[in-house]
Amino acid sequence: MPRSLPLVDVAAACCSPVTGGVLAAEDAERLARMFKALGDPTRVRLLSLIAAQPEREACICDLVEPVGLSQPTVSHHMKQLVEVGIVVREQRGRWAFYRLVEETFAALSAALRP
Amino acid sequence: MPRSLPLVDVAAACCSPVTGGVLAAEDAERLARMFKALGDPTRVRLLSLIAAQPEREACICDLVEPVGLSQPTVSHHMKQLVEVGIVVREQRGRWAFYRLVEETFAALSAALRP
DNA sequence: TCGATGCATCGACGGTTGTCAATGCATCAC
DNA sequence: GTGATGCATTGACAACCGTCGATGCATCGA
Repeated sequence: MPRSLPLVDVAAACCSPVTGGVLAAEDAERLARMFKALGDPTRVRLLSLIAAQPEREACICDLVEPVGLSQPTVSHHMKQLVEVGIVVREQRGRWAFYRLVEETFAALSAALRP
Repeated sequence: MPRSLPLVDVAAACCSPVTGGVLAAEDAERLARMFKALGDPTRVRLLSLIAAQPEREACICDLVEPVGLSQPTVSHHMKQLVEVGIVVREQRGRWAFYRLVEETFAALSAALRP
């Protein structure tokens, strides 16, 4: 089974600052894909919920009730966050735990510095 | 005519950090709206084009050819960026000039700090 | 072994989005 | 005035997105 590697390797070539000159098409594409993942209120909320958890990680079961959506929908959102490297997924027994990727946040924060 | 005020007043109550605890629904909504505006490769590219301009401002006519899309489409994208306060529009004669709002970039950058 | 549990996937549906051509609206040059 | 220019708006259309119920797939406890 694939370890669900992020499609975007943030630690590597990510991300040229938006305000630092004309971005190549691929750079703009990569940045936009990550911002798009942050462009839904439910997903922003999910991230803040994970950050607020005792160990800064959460399983789906911790998230369904607070956001008030169905379990499949929450799974769907988490998958999108994993796919762009904002979050990592780790299976522990029956539970799937999600953790924020600090490097990604740092990279995106840097890309937006004026 | 409305001066096209940004729907989001960034300088004021914006933005609680995503990783700083559970966000209120409105805060998540506001952040998501701004990230969504950044969630399109064309718009990211437009911002970098403006930033690369001599005076760090650009009219539509400066942007249409570089992004390779129609003029109405570029206008459409710029409108979205204005609506969330990422960019301001200023009419000068026949031309509409767009400038990045540094405070917004700073606020979003801060909201993403790990 | 078997039921229960936690999660992902699938299929479907309405709403949103990105794009364009056509058109409208100011403003400028003459 | 009149034509040209720069931009916004409109209407249309395909593609995408968020959501749900139903279902499938592992894993755990008894």
